[in-house]
Amino acid sequence: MIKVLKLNVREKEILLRSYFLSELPSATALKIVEHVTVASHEARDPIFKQGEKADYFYTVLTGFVRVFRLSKDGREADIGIYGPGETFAEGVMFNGGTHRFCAQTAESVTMARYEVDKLKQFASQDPAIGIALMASLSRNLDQALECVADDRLHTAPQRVANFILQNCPENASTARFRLPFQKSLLAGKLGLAPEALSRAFSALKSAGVSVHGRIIEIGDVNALRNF
Amino acid sequence: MIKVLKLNVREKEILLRSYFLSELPSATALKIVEHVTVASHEARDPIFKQGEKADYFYTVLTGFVRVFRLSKDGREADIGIYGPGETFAEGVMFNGGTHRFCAQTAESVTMARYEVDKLKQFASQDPAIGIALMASLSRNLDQALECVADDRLHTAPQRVANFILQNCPENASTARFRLPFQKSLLAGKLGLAPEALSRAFSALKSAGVSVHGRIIEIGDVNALRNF
DNA sequence: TTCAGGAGTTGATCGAAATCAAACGGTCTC
DNA sequence: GAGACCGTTTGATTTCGATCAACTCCTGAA
Repeated sequence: MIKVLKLNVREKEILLRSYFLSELPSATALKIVEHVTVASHEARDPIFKQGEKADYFYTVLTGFVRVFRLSKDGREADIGIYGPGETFAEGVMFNGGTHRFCAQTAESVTMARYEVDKLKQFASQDPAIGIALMASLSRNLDQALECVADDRLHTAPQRVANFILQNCPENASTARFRLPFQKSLLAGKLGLAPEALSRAFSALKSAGVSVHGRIIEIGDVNALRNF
Repeated sequence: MIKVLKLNVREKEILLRSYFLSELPSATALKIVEHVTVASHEARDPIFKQGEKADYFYTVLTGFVRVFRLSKDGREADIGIYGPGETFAEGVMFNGGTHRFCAQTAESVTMARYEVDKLKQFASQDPAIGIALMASLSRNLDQALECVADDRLHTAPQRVANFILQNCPENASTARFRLPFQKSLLAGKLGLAPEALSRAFSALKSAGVSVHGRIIEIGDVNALRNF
């Protein structure tokens, strides 16, 4: 891991547009940014482990981070993949200062780190900061609940269809996009083994989905909605 | 549904001890309590439906509330069961004012209702209120993530064992407690069909768990931990 | 007491996805 | 260009839990 003290211009841009800071008046956001540190990680670096003391929470600037639970017998279950602009582990501000999950980078990643103690102080002085943090927490909570519901209601091909639809423009009848990360990572995010993801993609061929490497093409978006 | 305008003394007590309000200095908590309305519901009453406009969020005073996603084809997936002192649907303060899930009472229930607009106002004036709300959101987020991980890592008997262990005192070698709600509700909470819950309980007999109606007896808590 | 209805259990079958194993197709290196 | 390696795909098998159906048990009402 390489730590960088100062944000470059590009990183600052991304950070100010992130879900958390974009909720704040720019003066406030700029003040917080001054207290941020940047961390760069190689691919597959551990960021933190469950049980560790938690001094920071994070906003991803570039790359993707995988957050997962490690079970006693060494198996891993993903509970979230976070990309540019997304904040993770804000929960540690209130749960006793211990990480409940593990996090590692997928590809090489840069992140902004917020010091928990500092942000608690800021939040206790300016209500807007607490509200922005709540918006971020709320977003992550909704996603987690959505995930539980999706897991429990839908089969593998349906979950993959849902994921694809989230990446299609709202009112398009046909679409095409590139997966932002490896298929094996997507499999984990959807709670599937890589083999199951592969088979789910084949099953979606009949609904007009074709896959070439990371490129996904959807022939009929509406057909996919009713899959 | 019967609405009551004023909290009785007992209800006020429970409310002040709830996860949300207990985080606040009592003067602040009392101020908020003045703006709360109380709602009483019969068993199996709908509280709100997904897609509806969200004017309130809730803290349970007595009874249990089931929050679930309703799928297109009419199946339901529970995403949380909330009991006395627990707050649900705070997410609507930040997600555009629409309920993303359905809620209904399990047994007869009384709840305190917070008006979203009023609480936003309060939170924008007093940082402590935002922080207390964050603590509640954070708690619910942790539970949701825990649920995803549990679903993905553990079999039905293991999930039931985990649930039982959460209801055992930390340092006991033997324990006994009463389920606070119907087994069918527990099944939903754990993402199981009622039949699967029943079979899971039988499977746990070999680990020293015996079940008589709603009474659960655990012969060897440590054995259960390693199940 | 009897009957009805709901909750829970038990049994049999089926289906979805995990797992294990092998093959495939890229890319990078030497 | 040959080989090695990694991510992905395909095939065969197994396992877990859903589903459907029948039955038990308990409670409450007539």
